[in-house]
Amino acid sequence: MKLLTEKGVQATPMSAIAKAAGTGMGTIYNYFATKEELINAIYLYIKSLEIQFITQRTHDESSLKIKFLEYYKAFVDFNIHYPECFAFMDQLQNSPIISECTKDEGKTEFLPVLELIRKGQEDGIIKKMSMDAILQFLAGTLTTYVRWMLSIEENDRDQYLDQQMRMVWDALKE
Amino acid sequence: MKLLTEKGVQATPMSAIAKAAGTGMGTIYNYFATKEELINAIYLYIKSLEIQFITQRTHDESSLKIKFLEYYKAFVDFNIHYPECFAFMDQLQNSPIISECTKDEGKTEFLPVLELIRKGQEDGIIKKMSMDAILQFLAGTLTTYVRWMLSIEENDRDQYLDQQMRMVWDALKE
Amino acid sequence: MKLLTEKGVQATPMSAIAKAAGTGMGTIYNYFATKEELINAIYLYIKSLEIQFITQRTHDESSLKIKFLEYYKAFVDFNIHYPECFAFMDQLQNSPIISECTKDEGKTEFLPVLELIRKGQEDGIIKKMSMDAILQFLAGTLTTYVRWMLSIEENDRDQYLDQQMRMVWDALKE
Amino acid sequence: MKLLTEKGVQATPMSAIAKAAGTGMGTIYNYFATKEELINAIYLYIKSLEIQFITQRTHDESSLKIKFLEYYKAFVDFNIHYPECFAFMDQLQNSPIISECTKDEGKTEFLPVLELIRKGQEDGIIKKMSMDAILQFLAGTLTTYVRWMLSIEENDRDQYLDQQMRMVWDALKE
DNA sequence: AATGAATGAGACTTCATTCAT
DNA sequence: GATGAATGAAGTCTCATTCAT
Repeated sequence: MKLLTEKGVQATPMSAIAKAAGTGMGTIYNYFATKEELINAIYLYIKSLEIQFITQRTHDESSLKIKFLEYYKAFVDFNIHYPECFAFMDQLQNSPIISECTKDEGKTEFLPVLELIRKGQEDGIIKKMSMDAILQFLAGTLTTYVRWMLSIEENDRDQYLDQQMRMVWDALKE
Repeated sequence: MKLLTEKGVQATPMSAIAKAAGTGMGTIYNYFATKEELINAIYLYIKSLEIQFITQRTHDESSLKIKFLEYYKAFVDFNIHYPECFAFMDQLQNSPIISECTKDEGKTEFLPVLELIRKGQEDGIIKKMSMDAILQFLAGTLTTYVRWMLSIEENDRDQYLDQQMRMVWDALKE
Repeated sequence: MKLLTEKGVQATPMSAIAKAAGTGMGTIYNYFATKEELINAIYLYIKSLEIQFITQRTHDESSLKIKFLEYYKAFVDFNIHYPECFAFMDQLQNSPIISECTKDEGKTEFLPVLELIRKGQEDGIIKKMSMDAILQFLAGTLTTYVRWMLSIEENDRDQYLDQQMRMVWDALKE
Repeated sequence: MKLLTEKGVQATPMSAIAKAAGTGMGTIYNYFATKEELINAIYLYIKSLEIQFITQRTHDESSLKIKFLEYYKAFVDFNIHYPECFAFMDQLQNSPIISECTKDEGKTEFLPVLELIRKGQEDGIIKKMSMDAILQFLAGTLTTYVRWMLSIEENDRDQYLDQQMRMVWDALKE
């Protein structure tokens, strides 16, 4: 993951990956038929890591708004916590290397958020827009926010989260 | 541009570009020293197209909110109008192929928007957050929105723009 | 043998051979030091099969001509009966994979035929040519004849054997 | 051709072929998409050489028998004259590398011989067997004869040709 | 004795770039 | 200035062989 994101997929030969992994090239090919398959597997691995992380970081809370922002924060935290994962996703999310099939598999993690938003819409708290409209909006804000955070000093980051969450919530709330 | 985005940068040989351009490979190299330089030039060309498009589509209007949304809409329209440009940018924006220098050059187009936001903040219309926070937020919403629009039928697109702009404005407004 | 001839030696990995043989790769290497050695062993195995087959199919007969043609027919029958053996031999006979040593070992099977021809020459029945000339001639006719037979429908084969043997005998007889 | 036959197809990397040809590997790939295609092209090139050679070496003669033997001799001569061509054909004739399509293209050279044999059958000079039976028979004798000739000293060769042609003709003649 | 995961040399092929025409 | 054939470094992937289990 590190090599792939630092140098770019194209600029990372399998030999370099094998070396970094402390193994032979052939060994990798025993587990992943092609470089592409390896990359797709990393994609799904990150997604599973993310699900695990999100699940641990979110708890049932009284208010729906607080629950929602907890989720948002958890996504942010995961990506800032594992910047290599973020960099990997950022570069490959929309690349043709990641198969549609893999992307679909990766979407399951959003189910709880989806449910939360639906509830908020029913209760008249969240704007009654199509789910796609809301999800893509959230994803967009998240990606650029994390990218920005990772580009600045670690110490300077905390001050921006509240602002960001305020914007996100204002955008969504009825 | 078309080839580069459809097949991916790596999967597009210079020979294919030359063929599609109806010229010889050598001729391209007379104008661009490397493939990378060509790609950076396309990047800047798209940016210049965008500036031109935005300038044409925006007029002085009474209300700052309307002016702002006009800009937002213009950005959206440009990308939907030139999906190849969007695809190119979407794929290469964060790639190491585009040099920092090129990226900086490309940023000038945002100056009018920047100015507009500053004005809005002074007037107490827009949240008093750091400019970076706002710009990255806007960029994020824009990218995913356009990507979404391009993924659905052309006829279905119109209905979503107002929703999107409402979310964006709610996020920004004081 | 089947794999080796169907796919070609190069396109048949040892792993595939092991799988088809219902054993592990390591086990094969306990018996044959290299892939080449395995192939040479198969070569000799086929030759031994052939000798056995020929011996069973030929009996002492009164006339030398009949004896000779019985041999010829036995060779033909063996190869048509075991088309995989023929395919193996046909492909590898002249390949550098089969060592000279192995080829020499394989020649012993021709001794009875050789003896028969010598007798025929003494008796003035067979042309008094060098033994090599005759043997290579016979081998040539045999190979292409079997290859042809295997390329046509099984039912159509019988009609050609007599013609073939007539040509062969006419060629040899004084 | 030389490398391919001396070392075997598998043991001859394209890099070695390029080196021997005094060119770069890439250059070869500008003309032949794959190694296989190169080998098929060599096959057809040899066939064309052979046709040219045969045509030059054969003339209209009075007797059909003489005409026929002239053809046979021409085939023999070609292969002995260009032993590398023979070695190439001998090794690859029945290999799956040579496509059926290529083999078909290569068969045209036999047309004149075919015509000659048909004439001989009409005139009651040649056995009335199926053309396939005769052609495969001839091909078989030819291949092994040439292989034998090439395995012995050049000076010793002449003595055997008449014997061989006598056998071939006796086999065919009514 | 049997096994098969691990290995890395080496195969084929691609393609950015050059340069003689 | 335009061209595209030539080039070879470098990439992906295969597979004969080993050896710890």
